[in-house]
Amino acid sequence: MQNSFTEENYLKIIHALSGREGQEVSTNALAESTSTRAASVTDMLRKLADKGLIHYKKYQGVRLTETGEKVAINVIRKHRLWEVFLVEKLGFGWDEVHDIAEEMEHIPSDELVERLDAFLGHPRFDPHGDPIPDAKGNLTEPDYLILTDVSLGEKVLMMGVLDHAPSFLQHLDRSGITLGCVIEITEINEYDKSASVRINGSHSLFISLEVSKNLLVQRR
Amino acid sequence: MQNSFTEENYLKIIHALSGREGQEVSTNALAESTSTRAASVTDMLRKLADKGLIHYKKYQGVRLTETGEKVAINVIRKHRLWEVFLVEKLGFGWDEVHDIAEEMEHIPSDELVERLDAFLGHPRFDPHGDPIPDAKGNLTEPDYLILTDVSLGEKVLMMGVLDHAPSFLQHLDRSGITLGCVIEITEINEYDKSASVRINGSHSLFISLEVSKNLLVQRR
DNA sequence: AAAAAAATTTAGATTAACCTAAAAATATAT
DNA sequence: ATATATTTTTAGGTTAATCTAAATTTTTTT
Repeated sequence: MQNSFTEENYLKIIHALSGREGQEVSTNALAESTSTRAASVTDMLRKLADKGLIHYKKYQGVRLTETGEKVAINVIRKHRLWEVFLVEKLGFGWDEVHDIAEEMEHIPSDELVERLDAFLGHPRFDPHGDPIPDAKGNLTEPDYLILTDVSLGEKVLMMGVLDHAPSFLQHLDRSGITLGCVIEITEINEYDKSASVRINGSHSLFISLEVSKNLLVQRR
Repeated sequence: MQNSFTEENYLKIIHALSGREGQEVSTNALAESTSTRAASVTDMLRKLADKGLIHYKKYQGVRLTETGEKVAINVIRKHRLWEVFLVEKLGFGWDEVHDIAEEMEHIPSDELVERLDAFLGHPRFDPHGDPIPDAKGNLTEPDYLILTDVSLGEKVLMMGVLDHAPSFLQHLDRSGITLGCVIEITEINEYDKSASVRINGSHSLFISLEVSKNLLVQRR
């Protein structure tokens, strides 16, 4: 049987919240993420469990089953491919595409996804640096560093963001920080952990700890 | 307030059934087209009327209001633009795109539609020859002939189809009849109104009345 | 280990979109 | 013009996804 829009969203959110270890996700965490009440979440969990998409025992939190994981990853694949389409082909900014992709990710048709993937040249990452699962459902999270873990003087490549909020992405735009740029840490202030950085060896700027915490980078 | 997926479908279907004169559409016709029962249609009509999208008086059939017409035409615009995308960019056949576009037409975001339109080069017609409404909501149906109205010996251009069923479109594919091809009527059988035609001055074939009835053409 | 706090589930409603069966209105046919 | 048939609406239910309030279970604190 087919999964509804809502069911797919629950699976996607359970996937996101359970992390790479596949930890149990709590009812309250789901209520928060789905913007519903805990009682509504309980109802949905019973349904998803009946469909064999999650492991669920009362009061014990949930985990995805293999089937549930497949569905979740397929939704993520579609979301990220559509984001690439919106940015690469339609010229949207990376701060504008999340909500639209949130709708497009639920359009069925495997044929559509595979053709879209080919049309886009089988991209490996979405516009925020998140990895795109392949057609078989393999999703490998690259192990990036967070900029706060980088020491003074190091040069790193900007590979992704943890915060996807438009306001954060727009802030990066204004700072000239883009995916793939080189970030060199030229100074770290002990007091508030803010830093001075040099972008692509050209311009310098201050960034707050809040920003550093949300930048994923890689040593070269 | 926002219109639901279902509401948009009703408006689109009312638009289609009321024809260019904007005639009243009956409850039963809507039940047929929406694959629901008449009682369900009545419920929905009351709702659409409350929202100011249709003119509705009990037992009298319905017409779209100006607002309803705008919504309907916007849905049609999105449907047809996505069909162009699927065929032109993703390489789908014209017989494969209807159901997918049926889902995509309900994705909100005016920005998305305008960018898609530009990306596609502001196409005037969809892959079946149906006109695409412009951004302002102008939809002008070209007045094509039906092939049955064309006389022996005439040469016409194939401009569109009335039947959008995959089986019909696949039949045209197998016959080498494509949008824009030249059709010359070389023979008409009085008995069953079947005809012999020559396509693009090259190959000849027989076509039944059923086929002729569903081909939209234009004199050159 | 009992009490208090927090998290979760159950019970009972609500809304949108559908349904069936029956009633009412309109159209058609004799 | 009346009877019959058809169309449409009303009345009363159902299901998915939500809600609030109350009950229950688990966790934390003293």
